[in-house]
Amino acid sequence: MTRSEENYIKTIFHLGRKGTQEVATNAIAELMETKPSSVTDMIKRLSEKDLVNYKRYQGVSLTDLGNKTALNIIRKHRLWEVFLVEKLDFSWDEVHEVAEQLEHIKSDKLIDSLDRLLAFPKFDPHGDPIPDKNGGFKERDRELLSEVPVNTGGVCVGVKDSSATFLKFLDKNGIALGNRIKVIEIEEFDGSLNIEIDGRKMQISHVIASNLYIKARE
Amino acid sequence: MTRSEENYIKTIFHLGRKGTQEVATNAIAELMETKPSSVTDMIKRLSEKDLVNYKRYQGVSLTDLGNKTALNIIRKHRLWEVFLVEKLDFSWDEVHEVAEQLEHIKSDKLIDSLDRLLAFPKFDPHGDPIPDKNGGFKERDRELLSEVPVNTGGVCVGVKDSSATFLKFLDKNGIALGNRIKVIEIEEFDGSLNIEIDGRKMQISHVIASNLYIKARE
DNA sequence: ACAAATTTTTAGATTTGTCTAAAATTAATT
DNA sequence: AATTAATTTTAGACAAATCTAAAAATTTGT
Ligand SMILES: [Mn+2]
Ligand SMILES: [Mn+2]
Ligand SMILES: [Mn+2]
Ligand SMILES: [Mn+2]
Repeated sequence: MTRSEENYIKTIFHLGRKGTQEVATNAIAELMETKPSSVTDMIKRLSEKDLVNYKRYQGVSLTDLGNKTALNIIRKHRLWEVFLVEKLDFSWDEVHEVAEQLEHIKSDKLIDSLDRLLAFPKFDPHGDPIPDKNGGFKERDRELLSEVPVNTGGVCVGVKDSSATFLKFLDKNGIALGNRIKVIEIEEFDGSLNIEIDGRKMQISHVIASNLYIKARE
Repeated sequence: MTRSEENYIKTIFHLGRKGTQEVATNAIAELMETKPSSVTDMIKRLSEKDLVNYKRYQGVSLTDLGNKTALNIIRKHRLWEVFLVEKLDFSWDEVHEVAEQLEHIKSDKLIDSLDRLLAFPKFDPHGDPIPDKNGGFKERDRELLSEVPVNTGGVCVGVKDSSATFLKFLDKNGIALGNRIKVIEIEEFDGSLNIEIDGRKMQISHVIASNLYIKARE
């Protein structure tokens, strides 16, 4: 598989997670910052290799083989991200770009050894689950901070938006995975939240809250 | 720079080390397992980018920029090899192939951090020197075991041939970097050597001896 | 239901990197 | 010095991955 094919497969996987619908050509093009005509070309190649199901004008979805392939790339991406943070002292907003390159390195032994070096981590620095060798992974029980009622809360376990901009904002405001967050009050006017985070009180906008995952309450 | 351009630059560097001559098109083609016509095409592109000096039919040599580029790739290659051996328990015959991929990852921060993680190693697992950030490196004083007279010797510090075949042979026969080797006798007939290695006596062919470096005697 | 808007695909061109076959140049031998 | 041999370059083709512009199919709005 070429690097480009792998990137398409990964994108189709991520877009496919959302709904149960087929993935649209334009959606792929937009996410990959490429043109729809290029996407169509590539989809045909991937279809030829039995990585995707494709009927003209009807969108695309991953085959079992495509799914397995995607999970393998995502496994590599997330393991490298853990490596960069844990072993090379990268911050969580710096890892993605480099992991985009490292995810394409081909060596089973390499990735297995890396997994062992990192003590078989189950989640990446943004709280996303790391598939195991066979592509299996458990989506952690979690919900968006914006969805929980007043006076409840939990431990921050992930971010929905993992852009460098958002992650740096969180750093600046002392919000990190592992923090205990409790919702004190929700403003009627704009939906902003007064929260208590590791004892400290602060106010965050609705947009922020809707990009923070906390461990689900029982 | 593309991956292919980087591989050509690296090959030209290695071929250029040997003699003071310009590097021949055919030599590049042979080492890279490609066709001379492809080499000519690429040389033109590299020349356009001021990475090589090129006059038709007259061979090719690296410019200062090309040399700097080559040393940077080699630095990455060798640091990754150390990483694979030291941190991921690869054997020295397994690292090269993966390092060929890893050497093309683009991130200064990554390679600097890796260097620090490994405690700034000066030599790779095969005894080859690792250039520093500015491309500077000192070739270690060493000589081939086949060149030293009877009754002398030294510490094994490197291999000339670092093919998996040769390295596995050395493993099988308990020869490794750091071993003390002394030449006991040289057979007139075929040039094979009786040596003492870390106290143990054994016989090796001239070909083996001419691919083992030992620390130079004063 | 039909026209308009949107989405998707095709057609044709471009860049990178490769190849084969043929021509040009240089090197080696008589 | 002339012929032969080896090396190197050109010419033309091809696959991968991309683009623009135009055509086809689908979806939406009235
Ligand atoms: Mn990422
Ligand atoms: Mn990628
Ligand atoms: Mn190597
Ligand atoms: Mn390489």
